Amino acid sequence: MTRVFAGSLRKDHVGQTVTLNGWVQKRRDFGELIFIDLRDRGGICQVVVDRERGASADVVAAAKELRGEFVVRIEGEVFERADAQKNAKLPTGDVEVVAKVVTILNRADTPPFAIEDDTDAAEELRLQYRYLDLRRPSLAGNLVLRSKMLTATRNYFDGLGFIEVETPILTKSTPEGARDYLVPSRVHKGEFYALPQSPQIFKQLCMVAGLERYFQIARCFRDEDLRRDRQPEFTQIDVECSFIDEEFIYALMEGLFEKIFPLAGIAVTTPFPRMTWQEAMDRFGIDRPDTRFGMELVDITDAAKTTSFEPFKAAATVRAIVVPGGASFSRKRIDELTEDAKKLGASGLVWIKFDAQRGSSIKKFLDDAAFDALRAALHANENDLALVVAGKQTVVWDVLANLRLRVARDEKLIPDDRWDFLWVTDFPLYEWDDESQRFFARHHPFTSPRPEHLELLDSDPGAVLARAYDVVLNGIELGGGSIRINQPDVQQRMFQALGISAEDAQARFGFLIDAFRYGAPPHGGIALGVDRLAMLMSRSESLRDVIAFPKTARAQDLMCAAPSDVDAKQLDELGIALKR
RNA sequence: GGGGUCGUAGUUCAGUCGGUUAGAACGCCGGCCUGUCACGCCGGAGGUCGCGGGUUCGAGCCCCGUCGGCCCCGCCA
Repeated sequence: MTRVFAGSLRKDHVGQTVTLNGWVQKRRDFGELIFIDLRDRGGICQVVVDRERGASADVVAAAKELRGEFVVRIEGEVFERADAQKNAKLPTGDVEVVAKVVTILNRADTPPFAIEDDTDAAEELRLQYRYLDLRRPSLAGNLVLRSKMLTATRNYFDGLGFIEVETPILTKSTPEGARDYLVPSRVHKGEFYALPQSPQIFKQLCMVAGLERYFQIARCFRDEDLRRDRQPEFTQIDVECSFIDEEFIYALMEGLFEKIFPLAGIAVTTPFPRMTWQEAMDRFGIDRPDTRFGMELVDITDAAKTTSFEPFKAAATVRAIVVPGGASFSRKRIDELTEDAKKLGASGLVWIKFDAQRGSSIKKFLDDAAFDALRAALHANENDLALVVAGKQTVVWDVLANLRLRVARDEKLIPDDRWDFLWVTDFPLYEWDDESQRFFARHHPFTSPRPEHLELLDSDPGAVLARAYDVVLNGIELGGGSIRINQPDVQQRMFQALGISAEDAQARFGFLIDAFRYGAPPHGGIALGVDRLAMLMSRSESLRDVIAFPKTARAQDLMCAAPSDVDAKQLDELGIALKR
């Protein structure tokens, strides 16, 4: 069965009799000559209904009835157009189908917005009528690319002897990490399943089970607020292997990216550069640096002490970014950046212009010597602008990383034809949380510390490095993973350091600790964000453009109006009473 | 939880200082038209100014609240 798609018609098809099925994009009516732009999944092709080229009165009458989005079958012959009639804007523009039969398969109301690639309809409306939005070739194309990517992924892992295993969607709440989506149990009133934040524990148990090489295209759920690159339910390429080390994972993933990115016409060069977490923070202030442009952070703590500006002298660290040619920034623009810096937690933003005026927000604290010292430390050129933040290291990193990105975007310093992959390695195992005055697992509590740091686990947890890694593309985290703990005693010490008591650990994942007592192989893995991959590969602005039925920033599905109220009877069966 | 921004015809928008009957383009409906592809021409219909309250002689416009879209911070092991 060969299906001819309208968008695929070319000169090669001239002379063929074809049947096209699709939707009416546009009708141009000249009386007894009518042009129909027919759209299907493959694109758009012009159909001619012409009394002078064999169309019966009935066929013309049928064509006259057509309106936008009517579903129609056209039977006819492919002709090459006369030169003057060719349309260079359409891939199918050299040909047209002269219709012999026009069958209206279904009628359609006028759609609420124009179904065309450069639609300017509000996203709210497009989400409400998602099935119409998906008719737009650009959006449909994103789904096609996503599908091809997943097929290539399955073939890749299958070829390497990986087994695709489905893990439960109804599972158990995890102690740390994101907020869980909960599902009430009817059989066990008052108890709840949780939707998986990731199949983490299950894939480790697959390793204990001896599957050795596991992968899954896994749906994950996290009840946190959304961003343009974050949806509450999302898909991961989830991988776990036994008897391997970090290098195996790096090579495995680089091989996968070499397979899938070319599907979007993007060349991938391997191996990817690597950077330790410490270097990423020092140079970029963030653990997922966008290395497509410069403006790296500069540590000027020492030079800053040559000024008479007290906050510089008192600060734990003073760092800056240098904006090339930024001395021309207006006062208003710098004020806006200062506002941003304050919103991000900085006590202030100091600016210094390296031009003839030597303007600065701390001019009166800068004698010539201090000015020169700062300029030397910053490696600033004439007409550059330095944006300086002083204070606690984590805040300084965070603020400057944000400003760097914002200025780069505004100044259009980011090349859009670069694909900078990067492995970030040597993450700290723990992260100190000021609010609760305790350590958290930066990755997750099953991540192995580096063996040589085992002894620090109890004495100096903050100094312990993890066998964890992230893969970053253009400043977006594509995924991350680690080599796991596979020894019960190490896992217990890990929980202890996190302030999880032995009883607590046993109650929450005793089954994992138990499993490790029966011969757990050394293992590790990684998980990649499918939606983010598809977003980057399709050069989309938002995750919503690569998810068939996405949710809004407030986690609603506007099309089916979820979430929604449920019947009192349903709640009653679950033993649930609502607080009002 | 916090900040920003937007909400007017089916759609995208304009709407001056608070003042007559809220406009434009596209779309839609009817008619004419044989080479259009942003078809053209003629005619027509179409409004809970997101919602609720307030100020005022008078509110699309001002104030308060609220709902919704988008972006950011917090959050996202």
